[in-house]
This record gives sequence, structure tokens and C-alpha cells, in this order.
Amino acid sequence: MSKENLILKNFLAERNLRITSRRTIILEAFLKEEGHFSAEELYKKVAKNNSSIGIATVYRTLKLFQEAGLARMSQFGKGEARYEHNYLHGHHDHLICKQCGKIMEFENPVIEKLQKQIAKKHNFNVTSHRLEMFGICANCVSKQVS
Amino acid sequence: MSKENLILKNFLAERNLRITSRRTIILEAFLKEEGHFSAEELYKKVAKNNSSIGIATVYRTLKLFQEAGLARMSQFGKGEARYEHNYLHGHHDHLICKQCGKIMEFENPVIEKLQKQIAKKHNFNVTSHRLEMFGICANCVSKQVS
DNA sequence: TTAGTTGCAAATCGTTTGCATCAAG
DNA sequence: CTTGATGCAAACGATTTGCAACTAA
Repeated sequence: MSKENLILKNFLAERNLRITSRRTIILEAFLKEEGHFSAEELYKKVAKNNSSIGIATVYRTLKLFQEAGLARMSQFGKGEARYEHNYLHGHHDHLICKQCGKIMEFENPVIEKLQKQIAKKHNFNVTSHRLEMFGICANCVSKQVS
Repeated sequence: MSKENLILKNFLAERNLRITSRRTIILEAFLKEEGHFSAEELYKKVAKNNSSIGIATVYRTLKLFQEAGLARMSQFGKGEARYEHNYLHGHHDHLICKQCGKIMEFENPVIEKLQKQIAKKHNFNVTSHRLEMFGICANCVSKQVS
């Protein structure tokens, strides 16, 4: 049993919630995912082998994963939200290609530090933050030229 | 006639679009707004004196203002988008209070520079970016304590 | 047996769109 | 006149919710 499985189990136990077949199936599919995916995408993979699972359950379960600290959600612009693993995967920011949709991650401790200074200057108590750069990735730029 | 009025007029003329009573009314209301407001909020102010204007027109007109460079839109998390003046009002980032909804602005050239370096390192062609910090503002913190 | 869980469809929210009518040029 | 602009209501996409049936403990 994976570490994530145990985390979820404990999380559910603490709140008198149940370990159900659906939650187990969705967790397995979630763990197989890499990068940033939408609820719809996860739903499709799950539904391929378990056609009776509804998308509402996927949404409900992803919310549970977030509360348990396994998943993290980001909303890039409008449209669908994207989810990613959170456990053993620290804070980072994003570069988002508007052409192909590719999402790259980066971390910059200097920026983080400057952010803290700015917040302090405004007496602002930061609970979360995000930095996103939108544009065209190297791959798409070269395609455009050719 | 305001400078913004002229900008819009030129923008419309260039594309064979029309200066209509609705566009004039919405521009006036838009110019009176300060800070960050939603389409709904602008619509309500406009509709107070002009009950026949529909919210669809407000949305259509705000899109026009963005194209003309007069307005800028941001999407904070999910939910409604917020608009602000863009003309004579340079790029900046946001501190958003989750309690009272207040939005503060800041600029930090060092962060901007670091962002450019990061993009370069990834061969990423940035067209826009945004940095947002969410949390509790000084005012709300003091209210909580008392 | 007693809650919590699920699928389904309907509801929601912010925004966009089709269409017939209206008005700017 | 001709074509763009508008109001209205219906459509939209992503997500949430009510509810009756189901199932874990």
C-alpha cells in the first residue's frame, strides 16, 4: 500500500469517513497521473474501466484529496481547473504555453523572499500565492518559424 | 472630451465600429469606477439611470475597452472576473484579502527582472504574467483579534 | 442498522451567443 | 439604406447539489 493510500486512510478515519471502492479507484488513477490534469481528464481515465463512476464523484473525491494534502488545484485563467500531486512535491510556480498548453514548473527562492518582504510592508498576512507567466514555449516558437 | 473617449473613438473608427449611446454611457460609468470591479457591479451602476441597458452589452463593451487598451481584466481564482483601468496605469501585481475582498496593488522591478531571467532560461517567450498573494489584510487581522 | 456515499439529473454561476429589432452613418 | 449594435432569453462550460438508492462499518 502506497504512502498516499495511508495518508488518505488516516484522513478519512479521523473524520469518520469511509474507504469506498470509488475512492480507492480514483486514488489509484490519481497516483498514475503526472503533471497537471483536469477533473474531466481524470474522470475519463477512471470511467474507461469503471463505467458506472460519475464525474460528480471525481469532483467530490478530488476535493477530499486536497483536504488530505494529496492534491493541489490551480485555476489558470478561466475555464477548467487543473490538479496536481501535492504530497512530496513542494511549492512552485508555473510557465504556461498558450499554444500547446504545456505547463512548466519553476522555483525561485529570491522571488519568494521578495514577496514576503512586500507582504510585510503592507502588513498583509499571506496564506497562499501564485506566480504565472503565460506565453509561447520554445517548442511552439520553433514550429511557428518553420 | 476625455482622452479615453478619444482613444475609444479612434479605436472604433479604425474598425468601422460605431459610437453608440450605450458605449458612451458605459464608458462614462467605467471612467468613474476606481479600483477593481466586476461586470455585474458596473452593470448595476449603469442600469440605475438607464434601465434598458442589458448586461450582455456591458460584457461586450468591456471586451471592446480591453481591445482598445482602456481596461484590463483579471481572474482571481474562480468566480467573477474583475476589471480595472489600464490607460495610464502600468503593470502591477496584487494582494487580495480573502476576508474583505480588498485588493491592493504593488510593483517590484526586481521580481520582474528575475521573472525575465527565468523565462529566458526556459526559452520561454512571455506575453503576460501575474503574481497574486492571497491572505488577510492588516485591517481584517486587527478585527479578528479584538 | 446507521450514517456516510454515490449516480443521476437538475441547478448554479458567470459569461457568451442567436436572433429579431433597432439605430448610426 | 446598409450594416453594425442591442436586448432578451436561451445556451454555455465547469462545477455543485438534492435526492433516493446504496453500502461500509
